[in-house]
Amino acid sequence: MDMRFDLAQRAQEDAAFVMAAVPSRGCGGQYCDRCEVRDQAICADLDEKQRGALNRIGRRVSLQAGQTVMWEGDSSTLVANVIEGTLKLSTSTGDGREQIVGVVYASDFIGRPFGARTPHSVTALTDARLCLYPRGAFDGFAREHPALEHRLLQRTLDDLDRTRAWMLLLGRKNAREKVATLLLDMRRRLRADRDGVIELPLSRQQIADVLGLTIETVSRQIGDLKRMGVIALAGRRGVRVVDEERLEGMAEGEH
Amino acid sequence: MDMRFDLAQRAQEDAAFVMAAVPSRGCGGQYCDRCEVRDQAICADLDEKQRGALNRIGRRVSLQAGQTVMWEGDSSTLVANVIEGTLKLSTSTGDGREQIVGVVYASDFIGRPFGARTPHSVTALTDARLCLYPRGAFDGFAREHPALEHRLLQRTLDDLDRTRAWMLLLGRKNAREKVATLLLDMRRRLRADRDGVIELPLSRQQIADVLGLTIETVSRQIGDLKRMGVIALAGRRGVRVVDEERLEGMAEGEH
DNA sequence: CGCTTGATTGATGCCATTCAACATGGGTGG
DNA sequence: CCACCCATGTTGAATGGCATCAATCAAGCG
Repeated sequence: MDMRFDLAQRAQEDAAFVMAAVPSRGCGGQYCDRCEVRDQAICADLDEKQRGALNRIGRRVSLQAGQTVMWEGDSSTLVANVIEGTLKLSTSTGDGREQIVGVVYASDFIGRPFGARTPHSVTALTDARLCLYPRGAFDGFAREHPALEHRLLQRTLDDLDRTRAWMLLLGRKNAREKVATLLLDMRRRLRADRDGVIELPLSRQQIADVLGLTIETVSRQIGDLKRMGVIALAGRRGVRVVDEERLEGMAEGEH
Repeated sequence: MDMRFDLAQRAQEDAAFVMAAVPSRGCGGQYCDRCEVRDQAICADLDEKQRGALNRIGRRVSLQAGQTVMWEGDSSTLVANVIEGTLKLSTSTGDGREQIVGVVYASDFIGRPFGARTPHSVTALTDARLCLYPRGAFDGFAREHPALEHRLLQRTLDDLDRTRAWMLLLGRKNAREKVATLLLDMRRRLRADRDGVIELPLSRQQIADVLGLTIETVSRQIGDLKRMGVIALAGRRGVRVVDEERLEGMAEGEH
């Protein structure tokens, strides 16, 4: 309980920091032109003039790993594009059990437009940079720009598909299948280095929170996969998939 | 295995039936005016003329309980509004374990616009009526009518919120909490009769498929809740919530 | 070096599953 | 109307997978 309080305390300070770090004036206009994610983010289909207008209501902020940007249940006051970094979306039961309901990467959109409450917390897993918009201004802009709303719709539909696919994992897969599925998913989304090693953006506890398992079970499953020669480990976060085919079999239940 | 094949067989026939049942010409124009869900469905914000145009590309079809309209993984060729009835959205693992990823009611929207594949199957739980649109025509109409896209976006955002909340249940709640949560959810969405009894649209097996449990566990939990006097049963599908407060406590983990 | 944090490993117990038998009740045909 | 049937649901006993509790290990850091 004390620990929970400390976390909440620290997080409040984080949120205050985020607000304080907000510069008083937009991305500064020049940012969009050299934005790393401008062709993937929801603003991609806007023309130069429209992007300039959106620019004026947006602000860049930096986050440190561990900082929380939005809190489950709070009134929804901010939305943002992720410029760089990885963040988690999470919800908790009253007694503190946590479930990670999504992991977002660069060019993804976060926050809840067109709604009163933020349905889940958003926390940076790595250092991150956001292009932040106040809700009122963003909602208004979106309603006036169907191209933006359309991209937002596409993105939301994709998110929904992926989320529903994850429900199958949570409801019906066992620990072995869950871990194998996650590793394959990460392999698809993250770029491997020249040795074929991918750097997991998640700690063991966070993997457990994504999969609906405990940290010990995750650790055992990963250990088993290593012993079987299906994967190889490189430090705490590094993983190399040695036998992709077998790993795929395991993700589907062939043990 | 034989049974699974039979089901698949029957379902193919169902799909054929759905297509065959499609009349050659729209809802007939007059349908929208007296549509039961026109104020709740995504067409609500269209004016009369626009609704007429949408009408021309839509077709009413009736479904019998058990019929499947769309198949997981098939190319997405249809979308629809639910006029009446309850349907389930489901996915399965290769070896036949099923997870219900959503339950939809009258005025809800089904199908996958703006995407190649249908990510989950859609099956009628009760007899149902749909207002069915071919994908190409619907996508085109939506893109030309931001008001429609906006409502679709709102709906999709709501779906995503609800789906993510359900992930917490699947990943972190135990059987008691799962069943209690579902009963409360049903109580909220379904209208009770004058005795306070709600008719569940789901069989025990389907409840199990929603909650990621087995049918036996569901049966035991419901039995326990009855013995504790928290709920009362009326036939196989009827449930009356006797002690709502206690049931809410159980949904959150206070046993 | 001691301390902290994150990960692994081990021992034990519990809850949900599994396998099985049995009950119920809605529908049908004699 | 009743006997029968089959699908659906309930109950029981045994198993096992994952959680829990706890100790140990490894790595980073002041």
